[in-house]
Amino acid sequence: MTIHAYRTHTCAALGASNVGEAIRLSGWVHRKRDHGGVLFVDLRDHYGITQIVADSDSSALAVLEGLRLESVITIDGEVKARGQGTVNPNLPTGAIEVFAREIKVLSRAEELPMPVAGEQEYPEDIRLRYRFLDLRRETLHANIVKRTRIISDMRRRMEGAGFTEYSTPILTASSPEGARDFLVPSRIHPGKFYALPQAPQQYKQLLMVAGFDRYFQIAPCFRDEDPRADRLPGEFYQLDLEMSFVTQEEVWDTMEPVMAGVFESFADGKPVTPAGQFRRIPHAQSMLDYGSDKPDLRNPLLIRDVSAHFTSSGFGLFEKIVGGGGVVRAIPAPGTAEKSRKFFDDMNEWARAEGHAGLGYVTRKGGEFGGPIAKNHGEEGMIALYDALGLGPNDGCFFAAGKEGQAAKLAGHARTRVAEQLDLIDKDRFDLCWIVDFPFYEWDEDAKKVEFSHNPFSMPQGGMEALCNQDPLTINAYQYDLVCNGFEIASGSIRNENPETMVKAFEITGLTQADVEDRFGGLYRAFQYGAPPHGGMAAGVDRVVMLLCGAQNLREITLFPMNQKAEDLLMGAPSVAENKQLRELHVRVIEPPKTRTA
RNA sequence: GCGGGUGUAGCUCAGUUGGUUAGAGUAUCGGCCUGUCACGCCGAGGGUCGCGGGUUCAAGUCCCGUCACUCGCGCCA
Repeated sequence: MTIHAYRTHTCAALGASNVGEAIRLSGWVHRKRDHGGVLFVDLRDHYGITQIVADSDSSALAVLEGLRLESVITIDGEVKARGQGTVNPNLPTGAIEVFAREIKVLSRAEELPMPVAGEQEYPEDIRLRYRFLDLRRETLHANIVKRTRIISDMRRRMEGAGFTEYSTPILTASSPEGARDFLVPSRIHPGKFYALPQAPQQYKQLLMVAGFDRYFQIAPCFRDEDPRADRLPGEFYQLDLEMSFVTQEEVWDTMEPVMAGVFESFADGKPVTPAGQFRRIPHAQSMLDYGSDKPDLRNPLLIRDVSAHFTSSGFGLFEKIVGGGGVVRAIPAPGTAEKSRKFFDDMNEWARAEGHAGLGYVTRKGGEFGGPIAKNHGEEGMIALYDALGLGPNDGCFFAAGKEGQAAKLAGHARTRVAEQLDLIDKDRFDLCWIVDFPFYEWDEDAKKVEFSHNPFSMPQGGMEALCNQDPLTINAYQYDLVCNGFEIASGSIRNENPETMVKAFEITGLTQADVEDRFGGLYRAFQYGAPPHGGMAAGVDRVVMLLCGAQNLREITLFPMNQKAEDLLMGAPSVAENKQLRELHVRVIEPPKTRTA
């Protein structure tokens, strides 16, 4: 009989039914408990943990005593039932242990820079430098497995919905709109560069023109922008999809079961908005009610415009703001009668620290109003205001005032913060909604001109007629985002596949037909030869995984992330190129000027 | 590019109002221990208090600069 060189079972496989068998296990020394004459080892592999025991009858005892944690060993031994009182109910294999007859050390571990067992926090740079150790740890290891399963589930559901996965190029052309590109110098064409795709946007539209009808891809995307906790530096993945001959409603109806299904499968029983019940909130409504285009619907607070209450008010500041075309937005703070003055003042301090002029407030306790706004606005006015807001005798209220855009944004942030402070958000839920009817254009204050507010390839609502006859800043697009718990998890649109409309849309931002042909030549040309109406969206895979893993940070769900300065501390990227490589690429490095001469 | 937070032993942290030789847990090394499962007990080694400068009789502690990590703003069609 031949026996496998390394193992007959995994470290999660053995149970009471195996008692008496001679087996072989391989894995890492997770923990060691040395009692002198008897020694226990928790042997770990990808699948689980099995307790190994050795005593003075075993040749393995001396070897194990001298072995550091995280060394890799093979154990030959025999499965034994654990005695009464020594069963470990916390371990799936806790009914048995393996008595070691022989041990083979496959790989000795040096002293560890960070322990693997346990879930303490460690400095980010050490975790990244020793990522192979970090990835052995339970939570991160499980997150990565979950990530892969989620992506696999997405593929299965997309194929089930009639989509086919196609790969698109990684070396492509720089896209003049959008984020900063990663460039790759061409050896064959001196002075020319490829760019890594920020998204397969133009390729997927070309696939529609080529008649493939329903495309999807788990697509790597590259953008050279500074990171955030929910935005990795450099590269990330999108569930990218596109459909021909569809209206936006069909995109939503198609994707709701996919997205709701993925969430339900991995939400560990937490409620998820069911497919068919995603609210479709117009962008303007969202800005008014939530002060954000990615509202957290778990937050029960609603913002209200109360400008009309301050057109003539004893509170001069608000009267002046409203008189000058500004707005006042109210953020309810229910049940705050017993909150200290510090609670309200701290909110104001916070708003100032965020760069706003401040956040006004009214307190109310047993029907009695308090605070400077209430005092100046007068009790009669306050009662009218509270009636309009539906607030009670023990509810406070915050006020964000100023130019509409700024006031809405501040109100949105305040809404989130108030709800957090008052613990009003149900954390064990996934609330999904569409934000629809995004404005097509916006006013660029720096450049003093009209700019695309999101995707220039989107179809403006009203088409050519709207572009010709309507104030551009009032035109909406067939453009939508999918939002979950305050995170934008997908964005999409019906595309503009008509060349004349496309040129007109760009003209309004100051570009000519020649510019369009020059910058988007491939796509523009494709639209001359029979292009189907089409649309789609792209979901941020990393963000979805982060939400489903309950992680606060994308590094917790990514195998080999870069740090905040876009460096890979394990592989040492980016690195200096050799002169020979640079010569071949016709590239010369210019050292940045020294910033300081001390 | 800008702003906030953090930085003390390999790791997690404590260190009072500026005052003696900077401590604990864990890890490492040595010793003891036959039923643990975060095993336990005894002992030892281990420190450029991120780095540089300044104030002071005296700095881990106060000030300035700088670096690393991080969160946010700008940026992200």
